[in-house]
Amino acid sequence: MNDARIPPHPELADISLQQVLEALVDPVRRSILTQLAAADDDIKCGGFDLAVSTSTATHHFKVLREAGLIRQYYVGTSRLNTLRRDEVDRVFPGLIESIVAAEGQRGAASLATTRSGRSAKRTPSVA
Amino acid sequence: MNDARIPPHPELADISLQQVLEALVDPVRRSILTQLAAADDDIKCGGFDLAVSTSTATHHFKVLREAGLIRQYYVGTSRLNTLRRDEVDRVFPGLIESIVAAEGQRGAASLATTRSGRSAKRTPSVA
DNA sequence: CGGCAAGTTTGATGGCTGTCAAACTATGAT
DNA sequence: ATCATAGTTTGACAGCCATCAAACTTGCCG
Repeated sequence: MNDARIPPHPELADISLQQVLEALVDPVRRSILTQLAAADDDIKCGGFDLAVSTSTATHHFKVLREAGLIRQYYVGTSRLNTLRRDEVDRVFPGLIESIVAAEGQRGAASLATTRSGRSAKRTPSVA
Repeated sequence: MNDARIPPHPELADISLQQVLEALVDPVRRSILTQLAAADDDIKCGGFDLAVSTSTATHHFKVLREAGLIRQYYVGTSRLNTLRRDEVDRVFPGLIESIVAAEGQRGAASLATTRSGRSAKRTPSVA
């Protein structure tokens, strides 16, 4: 099976602001978003620069997908990720753009300054 | 003392995207934001339509204030609230606008659909 | 002065969620 | 087949945070 492994994606009508904001409040997920926004092509899960374990990364991708922010599909053993930019923009105009812009402006310096919240044990940082 | 009771507000330079998003991810706080955005005048704490106790409301106002989203000042025993719209917009252009717009569009129907997260015990709703 | 009104503080509680390691599945290559 | 690669699942754990009630502070008014 190749296609059967493709996880479910929400319809445009089922995307909620609450879920989108919950997804975007996490610095790691916002990092995924900005990396996708800055890239020309789709990025495989392992191709991101993230400071968390792969299992945690899987969790974050799932949250982003279920919020309707990214689309995932398989190519071999790799899972590729696309930003659903235009789609989300049709539901919440300007939202993604303003957040990506905000992250790029002041957020760049505070990527390590996370301050995230929740358990931050270990903080391997710099990977 | 009258002025001494005025709580501290962050400078523009100290406003972080992380803190702003953490503030805006809560439905109650987003409700405060939209009510302020829709109002012509400043609103006192007790003047909001919120489904939480006053002590919880105080907490939410504090979070919004510390994130730099609102400004508070005393008039008698009442604490008035102003949206720091233009200021925040100078730091994160379009962010508040897109969220307020998103809330007004689809969010209106999902105000009770919270799904928020965190403890939701009781859910008095409709107040 | 005495009481009321408006909020704040404090303390406790419960639930959600970010994190990891370890075990597992599936695809591709040797 | 066998191994390596890519990622997912499961289970456990810790920390944060939204929530409330009760006690307190401050200012207004009669």
